[in-house]
Amino acid sequence: MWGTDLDVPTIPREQCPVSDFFIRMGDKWSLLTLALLRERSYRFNELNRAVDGISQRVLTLTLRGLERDGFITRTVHPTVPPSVEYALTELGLDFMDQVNTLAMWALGRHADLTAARTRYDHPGRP
Amino acid sequence: MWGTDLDVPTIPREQCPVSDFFIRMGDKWSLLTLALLRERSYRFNELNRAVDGISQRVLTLTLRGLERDGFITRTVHPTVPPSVEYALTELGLDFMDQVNTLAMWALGRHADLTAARTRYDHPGRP
DNA sequence: CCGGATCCAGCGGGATACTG
DNA sequence: CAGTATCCCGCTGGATCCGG
Repeated sequence: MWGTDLDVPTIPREQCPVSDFFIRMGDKWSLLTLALLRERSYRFNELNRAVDGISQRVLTLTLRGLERDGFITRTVHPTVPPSVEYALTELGLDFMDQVNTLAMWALGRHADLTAARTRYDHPGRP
Repeated sequence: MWGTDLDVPTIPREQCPVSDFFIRMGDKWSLLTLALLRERSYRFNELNRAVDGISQRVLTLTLRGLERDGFITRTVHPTVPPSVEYALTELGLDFMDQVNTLAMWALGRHADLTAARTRYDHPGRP
């Protein structure tokens, strides 16, 4: 990454064309939110309840970021009281497919990681 | 994710079998370090110079984490002065293959993201 | 109902100095 | 050379109150 394929990092990270996606991968709330929106569209407070443990402020920030990067759309319905609907875009869906592929791989490799971790934490042991 | 496939998050994140890998994906220094180690093994100060901008402390922490999770090996050569060699494991290599696959996809989608971002930052514009 | 504004605590991470 | 130890600061994220 950082260039085309296996390039050594030469570009500042902000200019790296793929880092935006990697940052999303590592972001806890983004993935949780997108996972929900993959099934159906949600309203704000719906998400606030469904995404367990998230604060109102952080949910707002997360949604803004996702909208800005084109992962989701934000539709305001001019009703009283107001209703805002969040939905996945095609890019967001494509992204989640990547996440899923990765998750499948990670699931198969999970045992190796925990084994290594146990070995590291308890040196000299069966 | 969070379960098998598209499950809604029910498990605490610490117990999610795949989150460890996703966190790595999002970690700046881990990816940079692993990218270097993919080509060849490195010594500590070599990495400290090659991974531009990283501090000694954070490099140490990063390497410890990667070693603990079985991505890299740490070999101490009992010479004077001491020499420590870091190298990629099979798991680490496999992981980097995933990273690469993802990077290829991200490269193709980069234009969509920046386009969305421009649209968001400059509303009402060609 | 959907947020924006504010205040505050925790900690990740940088800089520096010191050892085996 | 390869770290560990210490200090310190900025930013993230939680809680709360307020407004459209």
